[in-house]
Amino acid sequence: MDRDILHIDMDAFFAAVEQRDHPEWRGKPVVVGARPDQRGVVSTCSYEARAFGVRSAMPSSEAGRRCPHAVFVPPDMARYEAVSRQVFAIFGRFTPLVEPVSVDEAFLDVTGAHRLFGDSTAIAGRIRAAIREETDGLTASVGVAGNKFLAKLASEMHKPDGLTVVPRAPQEILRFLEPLPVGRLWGVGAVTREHLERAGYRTVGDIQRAGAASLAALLGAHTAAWLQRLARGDDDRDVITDWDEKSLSREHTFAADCGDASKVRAVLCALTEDVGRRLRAAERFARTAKLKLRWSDFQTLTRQKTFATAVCDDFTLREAACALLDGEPLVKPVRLVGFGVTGLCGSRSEQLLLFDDGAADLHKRETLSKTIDALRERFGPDRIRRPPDT
DNA sequence: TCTGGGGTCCTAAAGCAG
DNA sequence: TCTGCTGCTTTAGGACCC
Repeated sequence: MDRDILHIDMDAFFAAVEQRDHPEWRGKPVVVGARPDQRGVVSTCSYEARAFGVRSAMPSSEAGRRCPHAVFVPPDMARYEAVSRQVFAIFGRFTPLVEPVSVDEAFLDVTGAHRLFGDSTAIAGRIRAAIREETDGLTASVGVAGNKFLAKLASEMHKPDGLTVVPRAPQEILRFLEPLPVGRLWGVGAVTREHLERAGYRTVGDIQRAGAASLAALLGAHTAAWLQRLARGDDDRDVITDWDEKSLSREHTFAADCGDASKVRAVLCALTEDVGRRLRAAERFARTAKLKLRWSDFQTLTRQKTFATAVCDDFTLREAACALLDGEPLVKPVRLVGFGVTGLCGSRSEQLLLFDDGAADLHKRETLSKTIDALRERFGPDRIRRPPDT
């Protein structure tokens, strides 16, 4: 079934917001992310910075070497999210079928919007104009196509401030895809691309022509079939407007690798509390707790523990986190420590524990955690502190 | 010399139960 | 009682995305 999908992507979003709000930075290279003397990477950079070879996900130290005179700005997510809400409100005026991909990107299904707003190209034009007008000059690039994959490919083709329409005839779609490098297929990252290229598959056209069996031998039947469908421009994924988060996590990279177990533990406890607070704010419970450690040599390990019943209180989460940490001797200095929860559900299934002492105990812990949340909300996060090891 | 932080999804191995 | 087989769950790791 043919649908009409737009993929809308704000251009260099974080950097563009910074340049909008700081006129003195307009026309200059702006890098949003860690400072060049810090551990961290580039989140987004302006097109002026890209001219010097600066890219997203590049270590900030490298960005500093390539473009020493760039303005380095720490991300201000609250401000970007405010702008994002403005932009998404514009989307909502044209269709209720909006799938957020990230703070600066979305899919829109406009199949049912033509009678009111014209054809897909006209709708794309109206949305781009509204964004520019209502956000004080920010620009977006839009791809228009019959499915999500093609729309996303298209939005990247004429960045920034571009509008690309993918033809609908199957033969034209094949021709459109044929010359693109395999890395443009959704799900093909550095590792898979390397595999494919070593086997002689360099372009999407090579994947179109590949034998199903030889591709399956390389990638597994499931991935091979999926890639071959994408290579032909075939993608039946729906635009999904609401989906539940499946996990929550926080991590922290030490400015210098840390060999002090008590310091690692203290950071872990703070991360645990933050995850717990977000879990309760979302009115969710978690079945599984997960510890993440990255050593100074960048080797990473994870350890997890599944609870008998889903929980949301800081005490249980902290106990689990510390027990997992205690199970791992700190053989090397720690670069990063992280904590997360998975197996999220909307309510704890209490039947099992109804007549158990544990149920009353969990309730007490939850109530206390929620009380602390409320106090912190009212008096500030630093006014209520739990001493370590309680 | 470097390599963030927040996610999703997949796979493989191991343990367990029928 | 032993052994496969199958299917489910948990665990650990890794690829990928923005």
